[in-house]
Amino acid sequence: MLDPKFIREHVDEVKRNILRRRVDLDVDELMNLDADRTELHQEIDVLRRERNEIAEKMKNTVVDERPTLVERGRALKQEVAVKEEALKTIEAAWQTLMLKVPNMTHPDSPDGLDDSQNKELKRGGGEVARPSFKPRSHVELAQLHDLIDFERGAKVAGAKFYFLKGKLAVLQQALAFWVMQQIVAKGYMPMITPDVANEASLVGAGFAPRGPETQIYSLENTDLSLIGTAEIPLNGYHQGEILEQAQLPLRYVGVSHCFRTEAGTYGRESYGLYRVHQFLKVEMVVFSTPEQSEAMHEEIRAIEEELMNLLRVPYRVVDICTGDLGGPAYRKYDLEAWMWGRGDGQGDWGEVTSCSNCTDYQARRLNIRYRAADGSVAHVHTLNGTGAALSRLPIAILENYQQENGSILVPEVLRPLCGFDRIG
RNA sequence: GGAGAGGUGGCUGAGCGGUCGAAAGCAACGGACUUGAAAUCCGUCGUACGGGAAACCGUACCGUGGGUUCGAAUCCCACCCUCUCCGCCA
Repeated sequence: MLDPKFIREHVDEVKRNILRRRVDLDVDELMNLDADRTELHQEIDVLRRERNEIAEKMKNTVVDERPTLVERGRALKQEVAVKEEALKTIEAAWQTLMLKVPNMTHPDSPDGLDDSQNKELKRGGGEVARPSFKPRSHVELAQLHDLIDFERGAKVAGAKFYFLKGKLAVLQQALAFWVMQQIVAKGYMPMITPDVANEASLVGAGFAPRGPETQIYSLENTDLSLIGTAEIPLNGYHQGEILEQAQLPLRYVGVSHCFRTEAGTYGRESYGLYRVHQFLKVEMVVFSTPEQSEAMHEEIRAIEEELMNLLRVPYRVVDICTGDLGGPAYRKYDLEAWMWGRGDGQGDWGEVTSCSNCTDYQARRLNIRYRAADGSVAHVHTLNGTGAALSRLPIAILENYQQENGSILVPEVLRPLCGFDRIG
C-alpha cells in the first residue's frame, strides 16, 4: 500500500505511474473517497469530543441536572453511530481502491506492456552451447530414468502434482541444502517457516487468499491458506513490530513448500515441472532502511547470479518492465536459465529466480517499522529474492547437463552432497 | 480434546465504571557530577490520524471483534493467543 498522504500530495505522479504500469484504476475516484473519508472522520471527532465533554461534566454535576446531560449524551451516541456506519462503507470502498494502487516505480525500470518487453541486462553461467545431438526436454530425460511420476501424482493429488523419484529426489534435497548453505554463508539467518499463513499475513504480503482470481489454496473453516512462497511467513514474521535501526538490514533465508493453484495455466507454458501446484523453494527476505534497500536489491541479485555461476547453468538477468512488475515491487530482476525443452525444442530462457525491492509498500500493510538513531519511526523496506525454486532449477540442470546418451552429469558442487556424479 | 489462570507501553508490572494514555521499576535518551567510566542526582521518554507556522489542541488505540452505559483498560458475549495440569500422539 502507498502512503495515503503521499498519494494526496502527488496525484499526478501516481496517475502517471499507474499508466506506466498498465493498471486500470481511477485515481480521481479514490481521491473523492479519500476526501469524504477525511471529512467524515472530522465530523465524528467533533461529536466524540462533545460526548467526552459531557461524560466529563457528569462527574461534577448535581443529581437533578444530570438528566439533561444524559439525554444529550444519548442523542450524540445515536449521531455518532449513524456516521460511523457511513464511514464504514466509505472506508471499505477506499480500502479496496487503495490496495489496487501499485507501488511507485524505479526510474530505471524499462517501460513496457508485458514480459516480452523486459530488458536483458547481462548473461552469465557459461555459454549456451548447442550440443551435437538433439537435446531432450527434462520430461523426456525424467522418463528415461524414471525420475518424475506425474501420472501417480495426479492419481494421489490431481494434475500438476508429482512424485520426484530416485536420484532426482536426492538431487532436489542436495540443491535445497547447498543453496541454503551458500546463502547462510552470506550472513542470512536460516529459517524453516510454516507452510500455512493467516489472512493478515497473506494480504500484507500482497496476496489475495480468496476470490475468483486467487492463486492460493485456502483451508476450509479457517482463515489459513497454503503459502505460495516463504516470502509470506517471512514478511509476516516481523508484522506489527518496531525494529531498531542497528539491527538492519535483517537478512533471512527460509525454506518452505509452496502451493499455487495456477488456475487456467495448462499448456505449453506449464510443461513438465515448469508450472506445478507444489514445489520446494529457498527464499531470501530482507528488511532494511530506505537508504539500504537499493544496495540490498543488488546484493540479492548478486547472490542469485553467484549460485547460477557456481552451478554452471547459463542464465540472463532481466530488468522487469513496468507492465510486468505486479503490485508490490518497486523494481524487479528475474534470472532466466536456458532450458532446451522450451521454445519448441529450440530452447529458450525460462524464469528460475526473481528478486524484488518492495520499498515500504509491504511494510506499510504489515506495519513493520524501525526506530532510527534519532528516535524517529518509519517503515522499513522489504526485499525478497528466490534462492532456488526446486521445480524450475532442476529443469535447467537436467536439460543443460544432459549427455548424448541421455545420462545427466551432476553439477560439480553438488556431487559431495548427492553421493553420485551422474544420473543414468 | 478436558480443567484452570492470564493477555496493559521496548521489557517487568499496578490499575474502585468517571481524577487513566495509563502508577512503579528496568531499559533508552538528554543533562549535572567525574580526567574517563561506573555509581548517584535532575529531566525526557508510546503510536496513528486530523487541525495549527509553532507552542499546542482534538480523536482513536490497554489481544481481536461485538455489546451494555451519559461515560469502558475496568462489566457482558464471541473469537484468537499464552501459561499450568490432565488425556492423546510423531
